[in-house]
Amino acid sequence: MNPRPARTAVTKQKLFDAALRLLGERGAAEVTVDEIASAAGVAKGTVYYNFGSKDALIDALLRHGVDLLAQRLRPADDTAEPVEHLVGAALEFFRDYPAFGQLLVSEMWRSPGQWHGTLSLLRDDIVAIFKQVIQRSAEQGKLPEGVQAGTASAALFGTLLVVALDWQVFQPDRSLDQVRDSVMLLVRGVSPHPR
Amino acid sequence: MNPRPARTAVTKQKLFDAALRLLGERGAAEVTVDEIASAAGVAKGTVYYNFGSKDALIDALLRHGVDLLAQRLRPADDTAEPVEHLVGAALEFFRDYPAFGQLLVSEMWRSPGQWHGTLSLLRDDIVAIFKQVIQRSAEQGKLPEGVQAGTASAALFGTLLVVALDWQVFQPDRSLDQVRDSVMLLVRGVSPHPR
Amino acid sequence: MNPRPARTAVTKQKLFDAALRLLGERGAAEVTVDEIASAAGVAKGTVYYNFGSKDALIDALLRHGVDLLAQRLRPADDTAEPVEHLVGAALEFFRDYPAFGQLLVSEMWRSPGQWHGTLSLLRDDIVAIFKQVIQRSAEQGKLPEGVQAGTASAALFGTLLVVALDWQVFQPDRSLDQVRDSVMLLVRGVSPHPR
Amino acid sequence: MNPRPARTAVTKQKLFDAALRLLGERGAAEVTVDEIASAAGVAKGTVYYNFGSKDALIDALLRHGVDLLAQRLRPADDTAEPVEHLVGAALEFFRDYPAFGQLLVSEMWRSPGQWHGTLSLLRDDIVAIFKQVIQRSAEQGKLPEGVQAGTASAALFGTLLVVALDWQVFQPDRSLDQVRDSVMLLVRGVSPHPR
DNA sequence: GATGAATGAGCTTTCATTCAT
DNA sequence: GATGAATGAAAGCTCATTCAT
Repeated sequence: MNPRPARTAVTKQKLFDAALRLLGERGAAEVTVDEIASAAGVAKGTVYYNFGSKDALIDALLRHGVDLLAQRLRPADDTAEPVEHLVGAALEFFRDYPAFGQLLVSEMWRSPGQWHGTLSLLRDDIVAIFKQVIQRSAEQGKLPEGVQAGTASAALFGTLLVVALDWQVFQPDRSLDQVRDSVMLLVRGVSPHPR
Repeated sequence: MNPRPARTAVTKQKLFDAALRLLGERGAAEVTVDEIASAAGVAKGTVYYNFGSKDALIDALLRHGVDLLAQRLRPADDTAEPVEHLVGAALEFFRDYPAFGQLLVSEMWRSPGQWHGTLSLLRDDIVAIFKQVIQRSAEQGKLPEGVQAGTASAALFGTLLVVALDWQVFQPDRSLDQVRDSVMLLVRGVSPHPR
Repeated sequence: MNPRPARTAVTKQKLFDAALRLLGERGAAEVTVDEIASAAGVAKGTVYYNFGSKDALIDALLRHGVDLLAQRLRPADDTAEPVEHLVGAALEFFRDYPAFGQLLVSEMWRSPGQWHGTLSLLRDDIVAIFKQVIQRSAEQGKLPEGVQAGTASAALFGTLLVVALDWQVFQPDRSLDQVRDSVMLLVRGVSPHPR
Repeated sequence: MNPRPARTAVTKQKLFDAALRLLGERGAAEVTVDEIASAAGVAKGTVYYNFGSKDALIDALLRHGVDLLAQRLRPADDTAEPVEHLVGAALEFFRDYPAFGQLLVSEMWRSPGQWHGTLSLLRDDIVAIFKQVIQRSAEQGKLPEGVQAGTASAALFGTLLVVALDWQVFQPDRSLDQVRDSVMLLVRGVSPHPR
C-alpha cells in the first residue's frame, strides 16, 4: 500500500516474520523477546518501542495472521465449488504459514489464556466465512438434514486446522492436491448415511 | 492390583491428578511446579523426588493420559456400531479430562517440541485403534471408495479432538448426545457424494 | 582392635572410604550426602544415624585422617635421618590417601570455614611433630642460623602437602623416591647461603 | 587505556572486586550470586548479563587474578636478586589479595574440578616465570647439583602459596619483611648439604 | 541399626521490562 | 527510532535434614 514504507513498517514486518516462525515452532511461552529481536536483527528495545510488550506483539501477530487467512478464504461471488475452494484455500494458507497453524491451535482453546479473548473474536470471523459458504450449500439441498450450519462450520474449520498440521508434521511429502482430495472425500462422508 | 499401594504410588497419583488439571487449563509453560505441588498437597521437592524434573512429569502425564484414552477407545469384539462407539468414547474421555485435550492439542504438532517424540508415538497408538475400526467398516463396504483408512483415521481423531475442545470451551451447555449426533452427521458427510 | 567389629564400625568405615574419595575429588561443598551414601552402599538415613550431620561426618573424617598421618610421621627414637623420614612418611601418606591431601588443602586456610577450628587444632598436632624433629636438627647445628623452628615446621609441612599434590595431579608417573629426593635437595637449599 | 570505560567494563570490575573478596574468604561453593551482586552494588541479573553464569564469573576471575600475579612476578632485566624479588613479589600479591590465594589453593589440585583445566594453564604461566629466574640462577652456579629447575619452580611456587596463606590465617601480625626473610632462609636450606 | 520418601529453605538461572543514551 | 546494559520478580531445581517404618 504505502509506496515508501516508513522505517517503522519495515522493522515491524521483520519482527512479525521472526516472531511467527519462532512462536509457531516453540509456543508463545517458550520464546524469549531476546530471541525474537535477534532473529529479526534488531535490538531488544526495538520490540518494546514498536509493540509495547511481548503480549501485544503476539496479539498483533494473531490479528494480522487471521486477516490474511480471511482474505484468502473469502470466495468470489462466482466461485463454482465454494466448499472445495474453502478447503483448498485454508490448506494453502497453512502450507504457506505452517507456524501460524501451530500458534493458533495451541492458543485457541486455552480458556483462561492470554489471548483467548482475541482469538475468540478472530475465530468468529473465520467461522462466519465458513458458515456463509455452508449455508449456501444447504440452500441448494446439499447438506444432510439435521446438520446445523454453525456446528458444521466450526467443525470443518477445526478439521482443516488439524489436517493441515498433520500434513506438515507427519506427512510433509504429500502434495496439496492429495491432501485436499482426502479432505473432500471425508467431507463427503466417512460413514455412509443410513438409508 | 497391589492391595497396599506404596506411599510413592499414592503421591504420584496425587501429582498426576493435580498436574493434569492445571496443565490442561493453562498450558505446560504457564504452570509452575510450586502450583502443581501445592495443588497435590505435597511439597515441591516431592515432585522432583518422584519425577526428576517438570518435563519428566509432563512426559509421564502424557503417557498416562493416552493409556487411559486408548483403554476407553478399544471396542469390544461385538460392538454393534464401532465408529459410533469410537466417537462417543472419545468425546466422553475429553469431557472427563478436558484439560488433557488442551494439553495434547498444544503439544502434538510442535515439531521440535519437548514432547514431540513422546507424542508421535502416543498418537500412533490412538490412530491405530481408529484405523482398525475404520478398516473393519471398509470391509463391510461402508467406506466411500478412495478414502484411505490411514488418512481417515488421523483426520477423524483430529476432528474429534477439535470438536471436543470447541464443545468444552465455546458451547459447554450442549449435552454429550447432542455433540455425538452432530459428529456422526458430519462423519456421514457434510457434502453429499456426487452420484 | 575389636575382634568382632560391630555392624556400626563396618558401616562407618564404608562411609569414611566413600566420603574420603568423593570429598577429596570435588570438595566438601560439591558432594551430596546422597552421593556419599550411595557410594558407600548404604541408605541416606544411615549417614545421619551414624554421624548426625554431613558436617559431623567430615569433621570425623578430618580427625581420623590426621590421626593416621600423625601415626606415620612420628619417628622412632633411633631414626637415623629424622627429616628424611618425615618427608618420606608424609609423601607416602599422601600417595596412599591422595583425596585427603586435596581435602586438607582446600579447607585448611578458609578462615571462617566450617572446619577451620577443627583443622587449626589438627594442624598444630602435625606441625608439633615437625617442630620436634627440626628442633633436634637445630641442636645438632644442622639448621642455618636465624631459622625459627616454628616457621620452618609450618613451611615444611605446607611444602610437602603442595609437592605431594603436584606429584599426584601433574606428574603422577614419578616415583616416590624421585619425589623424595627432589624435596630433600630443596630442603637443603635452592639458593646457597652467602658465606 | 580507554579514557571512557564502557559502562559494562566498570560493572565487570565491580563484580571482580566483590567476587574476589568473597570467594577467597569462603570458597566458591559457599558464596551465593546474590551476595556477590549485592557486594558489588548491582542487581543479581547483572552478574548473568555480564558473565553468563556463576562458573564463568569464577573462571574469568581466576584468569584475571593470575594475570595480575604474573605481571608482578616478571622481573626487570636488571633485577639484582631475582629469586628474592620473586619471593617478595609473590608474598606482596597474596597480602594484597589474600582471598585469591585461598581460591587458588582450593581449586588447583582438584583433578576433575570445574576449573582444573583453566588453572593448569594458569599455573604453567606462573611456574614458567619461576623457572626462568631459577634457571638463570643455575647458570650462575647458584643451584645445588641435581636440582631440576622445573621441580624447584613448582615447589617454590607452592611453598610461597602455602606460606602466604599460613601468614594471613595463623600469623597475621608478622610483617612482609619478616615472612620474606623466613622464606629466604628456608630457600637457602633447612637442612645443610652433606659435605 | 537402617531405610528412603518426603520436606522446604535456599540456590542458580531466566527473562519481560525499563531507561539513559 | 533504536539501542542494550541493567533490573528483580519469579521460575526450576538441589540437597541437608527428618521421621515413620
